[in-house]
Amino acid sequence: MAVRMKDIARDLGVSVVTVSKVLRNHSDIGPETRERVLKRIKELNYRPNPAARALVTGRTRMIGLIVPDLVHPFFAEVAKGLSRVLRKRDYTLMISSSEEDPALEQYEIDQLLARRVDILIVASTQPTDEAFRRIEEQGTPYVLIDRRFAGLAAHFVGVDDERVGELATQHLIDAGCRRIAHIRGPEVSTALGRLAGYRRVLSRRGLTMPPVYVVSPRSSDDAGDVSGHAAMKVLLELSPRPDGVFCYNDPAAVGALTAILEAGLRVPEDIALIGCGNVHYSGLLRVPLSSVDQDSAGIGERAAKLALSVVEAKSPPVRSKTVLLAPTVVARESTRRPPPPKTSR
Amino acid sequence: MAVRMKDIARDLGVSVVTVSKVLRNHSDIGPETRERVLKRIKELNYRPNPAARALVTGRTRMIGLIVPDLVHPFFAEVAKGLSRVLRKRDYTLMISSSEEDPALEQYEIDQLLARRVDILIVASTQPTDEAFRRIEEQGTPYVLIDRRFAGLAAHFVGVDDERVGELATQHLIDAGCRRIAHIRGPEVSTALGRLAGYRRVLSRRGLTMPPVYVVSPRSSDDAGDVSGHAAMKVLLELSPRPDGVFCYNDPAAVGALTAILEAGLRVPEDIALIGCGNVHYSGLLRVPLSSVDQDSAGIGERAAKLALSVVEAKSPPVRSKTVLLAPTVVARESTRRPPPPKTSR
DNA sequence: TTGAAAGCGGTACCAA
DNA sequence: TTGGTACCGCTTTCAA
Repeated sequence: MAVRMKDIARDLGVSVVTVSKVLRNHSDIGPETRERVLKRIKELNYRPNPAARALVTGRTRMIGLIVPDLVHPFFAEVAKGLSRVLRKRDYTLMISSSEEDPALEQYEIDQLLARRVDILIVASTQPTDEAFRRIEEQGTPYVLIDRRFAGLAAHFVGVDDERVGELATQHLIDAGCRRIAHIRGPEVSTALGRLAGYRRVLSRRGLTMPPVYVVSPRSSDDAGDVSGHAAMKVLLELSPRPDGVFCYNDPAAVGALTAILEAGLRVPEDIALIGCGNVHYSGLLRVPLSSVDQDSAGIGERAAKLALSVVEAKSPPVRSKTVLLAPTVVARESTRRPPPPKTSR
Repeated sequence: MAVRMKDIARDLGVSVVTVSKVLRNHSDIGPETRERVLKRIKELNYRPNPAARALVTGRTRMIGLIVPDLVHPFFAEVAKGLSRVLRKRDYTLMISSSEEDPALEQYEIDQLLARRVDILIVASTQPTDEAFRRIEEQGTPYVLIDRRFAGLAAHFVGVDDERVGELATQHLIDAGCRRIAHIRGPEVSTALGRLAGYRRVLSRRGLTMPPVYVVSPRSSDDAGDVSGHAAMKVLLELSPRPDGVFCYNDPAAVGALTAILEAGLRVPEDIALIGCGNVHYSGLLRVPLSSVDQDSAGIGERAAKLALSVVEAKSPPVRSKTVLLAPTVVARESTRRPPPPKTSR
């Protein structure tokens, strides 16, 4: 049914080898032969069979991407940035979602490896780096994005999470907050980095917060909104109550926002709030949410470029490369507070 | 590097044919041979090379999906529903986004065809059905989702859009609205169906609205929020002003909401608002938005099943099949109005 | 029940 | 500059 090189070759009275060379513009083909071949290829709308090509070259020109949740705008943006770059270079992106489930992530990794992707790009939800050590043994290169593992020397593209924590905390201080709490995330690099940034700014400013001002999520099944809500309720019981809360991510901040409003308090007057991720809806909420932007599309683009450089390197494997993007604060209503009283008492 | 059938065969002193048959559990293999082969496959973690398989069978077990925008939660949910079904059947989904751009959609269609997907699933942004006629000539089957084309007999999975329009309009009437406007979408089946539903309910109820109560979007570049905002500003100038607005989709409703609040009016007291799509953030907005749910995950699942039935049919092509899912209203704050005064004047 | 041989549609290598 | 030949890893057909 489909047109093959053989057909083109027969029509033109040349060999398939010649057609093949034209297709990959090998230098050693006469200009007029090349023209004839190209003309016929266009006429028949010929497209080389990728399976045949992959079989002999050992490369599929497919790149696998695994994200925890495609519905989360952050990862959808990352995917978009990736596609944009890969499209130009004629690679195909195979997108999978792990639904925040490590077992499913492992399954999807195996699927993509079975499909023989040239490289894997993963925003992992794994608790350990074991899966990646296995991938290494197997020989397929990979790039981690967003989250990484301490002690695993792997290619990584993400944001500087400590800086995220610093920016958010500093922003709350600038907004006049003095009792700053943190709703932290699970035991993964992103959450740990943000927590470290939070602590660093406080100590640099000589501020001391009670340890209970850092609240851990109960479970990590949800994207963050449920645990954010629960964590905020804990904070609301404290005395003195915090007047500023830095949330691990935007969904958690949305949950926290709901809890505050339910308690009859106001944002930002009673409690200011800042999240992380600057997801698409941050500006549309009941109180538009300040957030630390992580340049999701940028992460995708940089990951794509790194992946391509690894795949197309002819020399032995490139040394592990780390790309850290700089986060920025996007200030909205939820931290728009009147300047603090000059000399209160 | 990778393990091949040949290796298994050599290790066990059988032929590759035998291994191949075991792999696809052909009946004509002795039980003990089968065991030995399976054991060795597991030991070596052997995975058949899909390229080699595709080359000889002519089928890739890959299914292409093209959506207008992955960041739009509606399509992300559709993709999720699709994956869930396909995963079980050992098909791989290749997801592409057209970024709402017909030219890019055409490009992605060509890419996926060049990759030899077994079938294509498309939520199209094309103005005409021309691209699909071309696909038909080329021989690859396809399924349309969400949007379809009048006069094109193709497989389709979507929601009953007239019913969507009816439900939304009826809901506004039930909320006590009497001057009901519609911010409509572009000239595609979804928007046209919803408009038709709006009109049908009004005429069935004997209500007549001024023609200016139906506002068209200026451009269709954006997801709907910008045009929704602009359209609402037009409606706000009218006299009498509408007291209920049915928006083509949720982003448009979000834009409309913003415009109303900016004008110093209240939702739902002054103007009630309902959207379509029930996207993930509908409940989190400044005024939680009522919306007509379209069961996005259900669309994905049904599309997957339909696609599989087409791909795995041995008999001649199945007749075009249409699956219409029933929409439902999700009522939130934006239409929570006090009952209308019994006998006003 | 098992396997030898012939491809599937390309690419790599080397000779003409 | 061009092309013959030998594969890539698997499935299909048919004979043993």
